Amino acid sequence: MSRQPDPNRRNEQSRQAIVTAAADLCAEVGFAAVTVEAIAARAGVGKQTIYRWWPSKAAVLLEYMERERERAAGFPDTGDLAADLLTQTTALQRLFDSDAGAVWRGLLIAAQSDDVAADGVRALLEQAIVEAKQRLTKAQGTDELRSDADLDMVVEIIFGPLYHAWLLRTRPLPKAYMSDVLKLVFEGLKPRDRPLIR
Amino acid sequence: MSRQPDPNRRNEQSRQAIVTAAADLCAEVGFAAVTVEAIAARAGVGKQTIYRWWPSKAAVLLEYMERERERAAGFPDTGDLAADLLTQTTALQRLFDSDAGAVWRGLLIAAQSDDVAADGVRALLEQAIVEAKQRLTKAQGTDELRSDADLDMVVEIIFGPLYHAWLLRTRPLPKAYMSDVLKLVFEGLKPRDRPLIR
Amino acid sequence: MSRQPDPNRRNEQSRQAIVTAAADLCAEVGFAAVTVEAIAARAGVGKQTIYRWWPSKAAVLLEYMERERERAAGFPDTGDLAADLLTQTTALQRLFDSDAGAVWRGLLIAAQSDDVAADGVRALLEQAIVEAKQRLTKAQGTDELRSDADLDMVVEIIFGPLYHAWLLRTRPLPKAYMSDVLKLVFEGLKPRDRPLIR
Amino acid sequence: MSRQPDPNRRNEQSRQAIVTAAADLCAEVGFAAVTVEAIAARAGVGKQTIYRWWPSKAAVLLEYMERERERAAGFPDTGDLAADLLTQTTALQRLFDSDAGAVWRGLLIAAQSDDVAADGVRALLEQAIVEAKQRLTKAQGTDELRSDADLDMVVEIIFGPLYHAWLLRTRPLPKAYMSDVLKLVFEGLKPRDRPLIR
DNA sequence: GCGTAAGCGAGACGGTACGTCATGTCTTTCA
DNA sequence: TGAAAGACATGACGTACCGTCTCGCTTACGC
Repeated sequence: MSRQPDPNRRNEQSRQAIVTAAADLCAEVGFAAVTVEAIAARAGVGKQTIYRWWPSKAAVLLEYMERERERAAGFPDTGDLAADLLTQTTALQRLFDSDAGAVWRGLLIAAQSDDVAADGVRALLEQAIVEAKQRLTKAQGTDELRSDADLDMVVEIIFGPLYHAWLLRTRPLPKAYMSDVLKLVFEGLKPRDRPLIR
Repeated sequence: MSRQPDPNRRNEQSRQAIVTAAADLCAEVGFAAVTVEAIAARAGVGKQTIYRWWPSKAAVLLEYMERERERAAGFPDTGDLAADLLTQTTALQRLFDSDAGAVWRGLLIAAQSDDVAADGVRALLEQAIVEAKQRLTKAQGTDELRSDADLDMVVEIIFGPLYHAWLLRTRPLPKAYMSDVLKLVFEGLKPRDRPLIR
Repeated sequence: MSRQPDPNRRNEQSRQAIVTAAADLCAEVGFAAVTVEAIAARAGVGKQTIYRWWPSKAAVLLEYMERERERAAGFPDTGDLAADLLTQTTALQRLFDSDAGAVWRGLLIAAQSDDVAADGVRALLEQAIVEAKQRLTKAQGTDELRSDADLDMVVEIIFGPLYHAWLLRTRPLPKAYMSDVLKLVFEGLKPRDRPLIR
Repeated sequence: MSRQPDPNRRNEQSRQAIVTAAADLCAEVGFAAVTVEAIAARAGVGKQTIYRWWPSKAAVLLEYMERERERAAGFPDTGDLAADLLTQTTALQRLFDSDAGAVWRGLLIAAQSDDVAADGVRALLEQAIVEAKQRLTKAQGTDELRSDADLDMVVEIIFGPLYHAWLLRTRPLPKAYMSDVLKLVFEGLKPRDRPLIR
């Protein structure tokens, strides 16, 4: 007969303080060092207030990420697919280097063992992927993208390289990284048939 | 003046038992539930025997991964780049679905907060990337790959989609996944200029 | 600038419910398990209503004890000291076995660490002792009690054995316990000089 | 399948530190403020080390009391009952005023709600009562004590007044308190038949 | 071939964080 | 505006692992 609390009576100040404190901690000391105790202490809040509203620290960080996502516009659509993809992926690359990147990295970790985090992460990814696929569908209509390509796969080809380099930390990425990646995946890795005499 | 122990007198049985127990646990209950205590208990070993030879649970799992890697041959080279890439990436996709995949996932998590794990993971990745780049370099010589492409980026384009789908668990992958990905990234996402009349 | 509430507007029903609930809980689950939350829940009352009118759970139980005391007459005075003492101590022994006994035991515990409870308990004890001493003083006048005896000490000698057995729970007491105690302390523990031939 | 720890491997220093810290805390801040956390902190010990060996804070204090009891000799027997009783009760009165008194008071409180404490307290009391009754039995043989008196009751009459005054804190006791009490209970509260002309 | 020193299993140790509970205060809602 | 409801900050609870340590036991090397 466990009762869930009444959201109307919730203290909004505490809520903000908790989410902010969690994200700051994550950026400063890394996800592993974020503990409910530390969040509570930094937010000036009782531990119970965290446990009352969130099932885990990952859930708190999820709320932060969702908030960040709302601040960002959706997938851009200027009519030029190449430009739109560059805009979006460059924004993502910038996000990966920000505080939100640290939080997102932590959530991807948490999602490996915490079902709540996994669901939240899945939802965020899903949303991003759906938006991307909508833009790509339109691009197939305007003949900017191969119409025989599976869109999930296209998404993975476009975002995969960036995630690979960021998550696996194999090397630092140049600012223009995604510009080159996009050129390469759109043109293909095969040598051009005949470098046209021009 | 801390003394490191004498490797000659090391008990090889314990070593095997520990590494195996750690990997099994990882596959069965997930990386987060793998604790030094649990490894010691399952291996029938004292905790100190683990701490004596490994700095952390991640180091134990690293040893397992290195062992797995040794069992696998290096990057294949049949002279046919497309075939070799397919062989290698398909093997990787199969590995991701095996016990070693669970371990590798755990190590990628641990690498985010544990420097020892990060170094080990980096080394394993480095080795794989170097081997891949060597094969790709040769392919550039045989005109199977654009010679103007940055090889790190090519590696990320080839392996990125697989890691994206596996690590972020966005969807189950079909068996032939990498076959299609390779076709697409080699031909490019752009619509073919004129489907040549042939 | 803390405002104390207006007693005129007090809800008498809540008051009764709280005091009764507290005493019942004390008898049923013991003093340690009596919590303000439990009292409030059982009385169908908000916690604040308790904190508004009483400083602690002990204060609620004190009100119960004071009420019980009012229901009992004062120290009896029939002219026969022995009979009056027996009446009074037997009533006390009966009270110790009742719900009020559980409450009284709890208050004696609380008095060890709670100043409010200590003061209340002291007042109740004081009142009982003063009444007893008044009766004893009269008895000294009628030569029923040694006139050289310190009355505080006499009170302790009469009530001490009962409290000893009840509080320390060393053994169950027979119904006629106080009858024998009184006989013994009045006659003295020394063997009678010469059992008079009579 | 819970394992109880091996007493042979127990750290005697920690044990002493814990028992001493608990008793000191009890004397300084009172039983209610003694917490396992505070004991652990003051003893410089992990909480688990306390929980490993004792079921509750009361059990720690019990060990202290048992230790104190061992330091005290048993019931004295000089052949003079009055003198022996005075010796013993005076020692008890002194103990009530010492640190051990604070601990004993705490244990009597704990015994009201904690079965472990209750059993321990009962055992300590039992031992004291048995010793007292043995001495009293002998005294009945030497005609120093009424042979028709129930010895449990005699114990309660002798120790009851002291416990009454100490536990209920009704008044401060003079040094010679027990001397007067003993005189009174042995001679009886009744006025002497004929104040002998002498 | 025997003493000694190391590795071993076991597990107690001082700690940190966990998630739960009750406290006493404060705020919101309703009669 | 008093009372119900209940969210809040606080802090102790008892548990799980952490990484260090100290025990006896056994193993294997070197005199």
